[in-house]
Order: sequence, then structure tokens, then C-alpha cells
Amino acid sequence: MVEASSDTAPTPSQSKSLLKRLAGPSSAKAGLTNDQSDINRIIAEASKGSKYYENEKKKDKELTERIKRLLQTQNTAMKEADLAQVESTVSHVLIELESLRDTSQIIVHIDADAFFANCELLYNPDLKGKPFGVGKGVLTTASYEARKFGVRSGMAAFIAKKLCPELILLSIHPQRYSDMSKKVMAILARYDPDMLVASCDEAYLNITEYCEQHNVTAEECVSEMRRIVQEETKLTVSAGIAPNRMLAKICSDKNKPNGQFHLPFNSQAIKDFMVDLPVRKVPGIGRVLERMLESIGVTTCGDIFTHRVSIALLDKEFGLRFMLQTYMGIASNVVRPYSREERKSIGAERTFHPLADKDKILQKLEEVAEELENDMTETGWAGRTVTLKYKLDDYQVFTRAKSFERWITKKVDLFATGKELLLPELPLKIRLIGLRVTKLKDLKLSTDSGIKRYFSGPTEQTSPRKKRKISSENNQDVDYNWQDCILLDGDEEDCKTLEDELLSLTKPASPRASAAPEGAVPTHESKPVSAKAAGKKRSIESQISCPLCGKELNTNDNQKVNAHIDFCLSREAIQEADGQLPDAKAKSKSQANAWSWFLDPKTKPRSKGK
DNA sequence: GCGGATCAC
DNA sequence: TATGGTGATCCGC
Repeated sequence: MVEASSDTAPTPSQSKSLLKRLAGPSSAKAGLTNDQSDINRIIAEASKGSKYYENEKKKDKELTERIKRLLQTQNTAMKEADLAQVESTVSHVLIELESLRDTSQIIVHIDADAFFANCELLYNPDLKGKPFGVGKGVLTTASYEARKFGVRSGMAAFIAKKLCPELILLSIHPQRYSDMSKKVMAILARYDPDMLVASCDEAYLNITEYCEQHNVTAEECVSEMRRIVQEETKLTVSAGIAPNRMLAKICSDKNKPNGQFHLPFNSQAIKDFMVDLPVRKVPGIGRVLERMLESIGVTTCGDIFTHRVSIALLDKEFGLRFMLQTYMGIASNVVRPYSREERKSIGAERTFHPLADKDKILQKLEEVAEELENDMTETGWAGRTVTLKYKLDDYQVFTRAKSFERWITKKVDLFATGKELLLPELPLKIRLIGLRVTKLKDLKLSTDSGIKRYFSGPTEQTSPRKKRKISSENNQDVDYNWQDCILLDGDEEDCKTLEDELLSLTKPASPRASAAPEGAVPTHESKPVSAKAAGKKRSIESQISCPLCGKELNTNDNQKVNAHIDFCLSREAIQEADGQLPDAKAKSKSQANAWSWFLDPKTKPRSKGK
């Protein structure tokens, strides 16, 4: 049934997710204000009837249908699968993951507070205490005063004005932010010359060595770091201290703004931390995955364990391994500078007032092609595949691509290819045109860049000439990737389906330590051996004890570990059947309890009403 | 290799 | 009065 033009009174069930969707991605990730639903209502009110709104409604509906199919899949799978077997497999994976846990490195995530807004404050101190936003059509940042009204980054300016009529709107000054970013990063680099600059306002550091050498605790080190940043730049930053990047990032949000949070480095504390954490806080879990997880009863990371069988059965949709890692708070602890080789694409795109005229559209395309050529020339890239992107009047997005044998660098080629891809699609009413080049070749490779990079250090971004554009509060550079960090063997294959999980258990456990510079395995061992790394103890616990009988197991011999665990599992099952175990309920239940000493921190998943 | 979708910032 | 830009990844085909 199609709901009759819900413009007046949307169906409650569907409008809930739609209202949230309209509020934008950042409203959910950041801390909520008192009455988010009121704010969401105002936003929806202001959006109503627009093409943007209609498109969001359509996407929301499609997601609802997708979830419906998902639940059907789950239903049939639950009937047909051997649930005990699935659960056992999950248990194996959990054991294996626990054995890979590495808490030997102190990772810090630094996140500047309302970066663009606070930069503007330096240039215009009168704004202090006032609600303001940075950006023209769409806000890149909102001051903390503005946030109290529900104003968020990514929000359309006219909507923000509705939420906060007093709101002051500033235009963006990329140069200012770039300069400040460099200052901040230069300070941070004193604590880890190999730090990862994740964006213009975020960085990851490994301060293990610094703390050892200067005989300070992590907390002291980070306090000092933050104090010096504030002294030297007048900007405040927040920090998270944890044994891996995912946790550090989540922690940096905990005491924002101008605060830090230190997560204890033991397995149990980490699991206690994760159990009540909303899945949406986890990097990589966005609005869609959040809703899909919610549909199977998972809203916190603790719920992942409760619903692990469902997640395993829906591995394709959720990624079992990623979910289990998340539940356990396991992720990569590798921190190293961004390198040019890692770049995969370069592109440019522009939004404009919707155009239907062919020549005017082509003119936009040409402008984009020119921009892209300039960027490619300055940064030294060529590529073999050109992808055209266009967004229609109604916000639908399409891409069309073409590959070549030769290297593309010039505007004429970019334009001609874009034109060739676009013309067959016309006539259309278009509001955005973009071009992107992939299959890159590094034109700066065998030049002097190697030496330059050696001397310039991690804060030096790309071209020394012209700064790269900063299009929003956040910027270029890669980051995330927690997933492929803990894979058992990184070679090509996914290692994601259940079958693969089972297979992987029989493969050698050693994660191909020093081999293969392909980079796909950023576990701690793959870090290039530097003077720094050499001093560190790589204390991956190669010993764990069996959760059932307590026997010490050597995790380097996976086959033996599995044989032993299988043995204990079956023994447990037999005892249970004989009623020898005190808590002999359903087999699955008992098995869960058997692992609970390290898996199930609080047996009650969702009871805590904080 | 291509196109759609999702995600981060 | 009318919702951004850059880059990455994954899936299905």
C-alpha cells in the first residue's frame, strides 16, 4: 500500500526513520541534544515538499523494503541452518580473535574541537559565545552554541536558520584551516614522527615509545600534548587513548570538547566499554547498517554477541568477522603516515542550479575537466579509467565509466570521455557533474619525491605549491579499514563467509609476518621495522588457555587449538546431556555461558537503562 | 571492468 | 529562497 501523500501526516513507523534520516548523518553520531525529536520535526517541516525531501523519502522506503527482505532471509535461514553448528563456528572465531588481541601499543586519536568554527573564532573573537556556522549553502561546522539548537555540520543553511534564527553564517576560509592544521600537526608529530594524519583535524599517534623514553604515563603525555597545542595555537583538541585505532577514535569523542578519555588496556575493561556502546558510534557503521542491525535487535555492541547467530547467518549483509571484532573491541593498532602509493583515485565535481540545456551542461563538464586536469598536474597523477558522475534534478545519482590502454592526464581527454559518456544519457535535468580518474599512475615516482618525503615528514601533505582544497571540515586522506586488519591471511580472498571462517581455522595462524609488502595486512607485525619498532616488544600473546578446561594452548598451532576446543565442546555437550552441569539448559545457552569468562561481560545485553 | 550503495570526514 | 566535495570500499554482475 502506498501511503497517500504523507505530506500532512506521515505514517508514524516510517516517519521515525525518515525524520532521523533528514536530520543528517552527523546528528546521530554526535551527542544528542535534549529533544532531538522536536528538532527532527522542525527539520522535516522545513524540508517537506522539496525534491531533496522526496528523494530521502524514497531512499528510506527502499531501505525499509531491503530490511523486510533481510528479515525474510533471516527467518528461513534460522529454520534451515544447524544453529548449534553456527554458534560453534562463531565461538571459534571469537577465540581466534581473542588470541589476536594486542594491547601492547598505546594509540591516541586526536580530534580538534569544532575545528573550522574555532579557527574562525581566532580571526573574529567577537563571535565567542555566539551561535554560528561555517559554510554557505551547507554548513561544514557549527559552533558549540549553535549545536545546542540542533545545528549540525552537513546541514542546509536555511534549515539551520529555522532551528536557530540568531545563527551567524560565515564563509569558509580554507587557507586559514590549512595553516592551523599544519601547526597542530607539527606539534603532534613531536610525540610520534610516524603519526597518521587522518584529515585536517584528526590524527592517530602511537605514543608507546615516547612514553617509555620520557618515563611518563599515557595520560600525562596526552595532557601535555593537548596543553601545548592550546598554548601554541589557541585551539583545543580532544583525545582518546586506547590499544587500537577504533577504540581510540571512539574514546576521543567521550570527553569532547577539550577533554581526553583513557580506556584501560585489559581485555575485560575493553569489553565492558563496548557492551553498552551504541553500534552507530563505531566507525564503519553508518545510518543504513544501523537500521539493518536494529531490525534484528542489535543497537549496542553488546547486542552483537546476543544476536551472533543471526549475524552469522546474515554474514553477507553484516560481515560476521567485522561485527565480532567490534563487539570485542579489536581493531588495527598500526599507525603510519599516509603514503602516495595508497591513493586510488582523484576527481572533481560541482553542484549548480539544475540545467537541462545540453550546451550549458557540457560547459559545466568542461569546467570540471579543467579543474581535474589542474589538480592531476599539480599532484602528479595519471590514470587509465575515467568515471563520469551526474546527479539529476531529483537527486538520483548515476555513474558511467570508460577505461583506456593509455594514461589520461589532459583536460581534452577528460572532457571528451565525459562527453562521450554523458551524451547518450541526455536529455536530462542535471544538478551536479563530476569526473574521477582511477587506475592511477604516480608521475612523481622515480623523481626526487622520495628524498623530499624523507625530509618533509608526515605533516607535509601533497603538493608544496598550492594547498589542496579543503572542501569541508574534513578532508582528504585515507583512514579507516579496521576490517582487513585482523584477517588471518590477507591474500585476496574475503575470509568472510562462514565456510571461509571454518576453512581459515585450519590454515596456519601466523599472519604472514614480515612478508608481502602489499600492505593489505596492517596487523602490528606488518609495520615496517624502524628504529622505533625495533625497540618494541611484539607481545602478541601466543598462549591462551582453553575456556572450558583451562589448559594452556599454543595459538601458533591452530589445528591443535581447534582439535582441543572441539574435544572440550563435545565433552561439554555430553556432560550437559547427562545433566552433570549445574546450569544445563539448552545447549546453545550453556555453550554461551561456557565462553562467558571472556566473551560475555554482562550476561544481560540490553538491560542497562542509562 | 562497471555501476550502485554506503561510509567517513 | 530549495541540501557539498573528495576519496574509499564492497557487492553483484
